[in-house]
Amino acid sequence: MTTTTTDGPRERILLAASRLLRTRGYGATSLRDIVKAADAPRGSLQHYFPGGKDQIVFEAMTVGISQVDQMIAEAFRRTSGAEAAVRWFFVQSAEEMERREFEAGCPVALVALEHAGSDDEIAQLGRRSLNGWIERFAAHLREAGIDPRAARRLGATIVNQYEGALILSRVGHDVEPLRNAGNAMRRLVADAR
Amino acid sequence: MTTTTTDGPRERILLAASRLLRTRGYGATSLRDIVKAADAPRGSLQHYFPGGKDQIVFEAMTVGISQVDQMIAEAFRRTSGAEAAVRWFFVQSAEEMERREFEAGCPVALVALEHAGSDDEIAQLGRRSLNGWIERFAAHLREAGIDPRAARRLGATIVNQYEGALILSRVGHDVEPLRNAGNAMRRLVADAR
DNA sequence: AGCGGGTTATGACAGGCGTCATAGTAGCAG
DNA sequence: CTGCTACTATGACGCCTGTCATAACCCGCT
Repeated sequence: MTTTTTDGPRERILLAASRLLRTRGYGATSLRDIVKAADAPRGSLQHYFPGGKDQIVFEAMTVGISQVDQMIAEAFRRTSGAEAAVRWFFVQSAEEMERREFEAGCPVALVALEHAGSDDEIAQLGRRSLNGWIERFAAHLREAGIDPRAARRLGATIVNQYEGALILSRVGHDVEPLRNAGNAMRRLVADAR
Repeated sequence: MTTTTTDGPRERILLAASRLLRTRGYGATSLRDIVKAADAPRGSLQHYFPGGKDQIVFEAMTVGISQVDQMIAEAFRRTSGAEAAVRWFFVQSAEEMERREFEAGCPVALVALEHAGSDDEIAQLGRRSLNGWIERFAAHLREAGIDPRAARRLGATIVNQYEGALILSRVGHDVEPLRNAGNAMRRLVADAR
């Protein structure tokens, strides 16, 4: 009866890895850093992740990706109207960015960029997740009565803006880019309807 | 009488470094990789760049930054009307992305992201350049008769979109995000006037 | 009590990193 | 030819990386 969804070293490792990968990227995050940040024994690495670093990175990215998935879903659940939902998404990101003292960031951007030249599972996961977010936004926008083709384009624009605003906010230590992005995208959605 | 603006090993090293840093980032780009890509002698490193890796990275970023600066200026020089200029900027980026077989990318994003936690000269250069691009767009938009506050916001939105679209295009090996971004930003500028 | 499997501890390995010390070469000035 | 300066060559340094082999531990089971 041990589902182990919360406590164990394995989960702590994945959480720490996700956090470090967001902020430092693949190359700059060492396994020794991860176990130190997770306060986990080094020996656990080869036990829980026999696939080595790539397995850890893959699973850690998966964790972060689903967090964004949930945030998109929550945005459209909590608010009424697509415009409000889109804006809520960016405002929420801004608040999380502040809460984590500008150490947040997209769970895939850095790692996916470093692997953009390859075709391994990590690169594919990055591609899939970005397209997944676009489609998620597009689906909600269609549901809000926006023309399907326009919804797809809007979703892509929103994800573009999200990724860019995360960069600018993090580099500039200022949430203004994220807030500004939220307002701009809200207006764009309003004009599309 | 040796201004040496074109040929020498120093210039080749900076060009190669700029290219590698765009695509692989700071941590994943080694000095040995750079001299190999530049077809330059390893001994030249400590001669031309006694400041070590950070000096090379700083100067290479500077090269890339001014390239973007020039592209912004060219966009508003070649076209008539702010909308056309903004769209031309993204189209041009898309074409360059294709030309370089998706190995292009923002000359600062990756490196600046890796240094976002620090406050060294590299991090500051990244911040300055991003804000510089925003201001450049904003200035041209003001000149086109757009309200100053709106121009600033628009400039920030455009740079956000640029950074995000570069990521999506590179990761997805597809210029569609850049082209879509150009259309979206063109429309945004049109509506602001 | 003793066994056994899920965990952890620890150290070694081969290789890459940035940096540096040192020696060597080329080519021009005197 | 001698010097001098600009440039290049090369190897070593200490450190860090991911991976692996090996041994030890803990704890419930029979």
